Amino acid sequence: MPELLEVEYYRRAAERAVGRRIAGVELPDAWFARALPSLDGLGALLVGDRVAATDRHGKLLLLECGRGPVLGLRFGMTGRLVVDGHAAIEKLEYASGRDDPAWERFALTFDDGGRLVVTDPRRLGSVSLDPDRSDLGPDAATVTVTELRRALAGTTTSLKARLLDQSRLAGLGNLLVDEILWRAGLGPLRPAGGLDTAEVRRLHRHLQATITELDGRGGSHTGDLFPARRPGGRCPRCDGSLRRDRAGGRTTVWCEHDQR
DNA sequence: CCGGATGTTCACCT
DNA sequence: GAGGTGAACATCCG
Repeated sequence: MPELLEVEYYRRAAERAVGRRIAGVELPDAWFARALPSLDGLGALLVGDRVAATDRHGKLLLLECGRGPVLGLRFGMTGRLVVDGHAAIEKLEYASGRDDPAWERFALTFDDGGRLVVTDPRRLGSVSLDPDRSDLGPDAATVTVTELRRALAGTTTSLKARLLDQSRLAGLGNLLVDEILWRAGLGPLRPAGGLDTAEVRRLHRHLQATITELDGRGGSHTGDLFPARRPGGRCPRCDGSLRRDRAGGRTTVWCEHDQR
């Protein structure tokens, strides 16, 4: 489920772990550890250490430990974070098996008996150690208009594909991009480098406002366009029929009348 | 039964 | 090199 907003909710939940001592590491699924150089030593590195701080860069959640190692958590499409039995987000898509222990892919146990658990039915997420952040663009929640202009400049690839490119701008996923472009009135198939200065400013303004507003509402799926994301859906603004295209490899819903 | 799904990575084309 | 496409990962949902 996560885009930047959901991972930010996870980060806030992970704040509960700050200051607590790690008593054990559970990594029952070797596939989930594919971003780790090796499983050996992970426990020795972390057990006895304390979680010192949390951070987030795009969709990457970071747990900084006192002795220096930084745990990187990626959640793919269906990863969730549960701390001490409390899910950071209660409403989710796989409700039937939400507590299925078989979906637990990674856990830290604390010496007070609590646990920080990543569950992920589809196993598209991963755990890494000291993740390389140099391949991530500026975080979308704090990107400046200058940085945004730079992220879009000099390419003929579509606006949609460029905004999804985590190496150019980190944090936006399929739902947020469609919502932001719809609000900004910009066509997703336009060349990213073709926006003029006023359009980039407009995009930046709607990007910021959308992130702030949907953060308050409860996540990426609370956008105004979201209910219309189905075949036959109509534009909430003009009631025109919405288009469905592939852009950036993802289903893209947009209004040809309002987005130019 | 089939296609699609809030993501990432890689092989393979053009 | 840039950009696009499709597959893979695994499970649930309509």
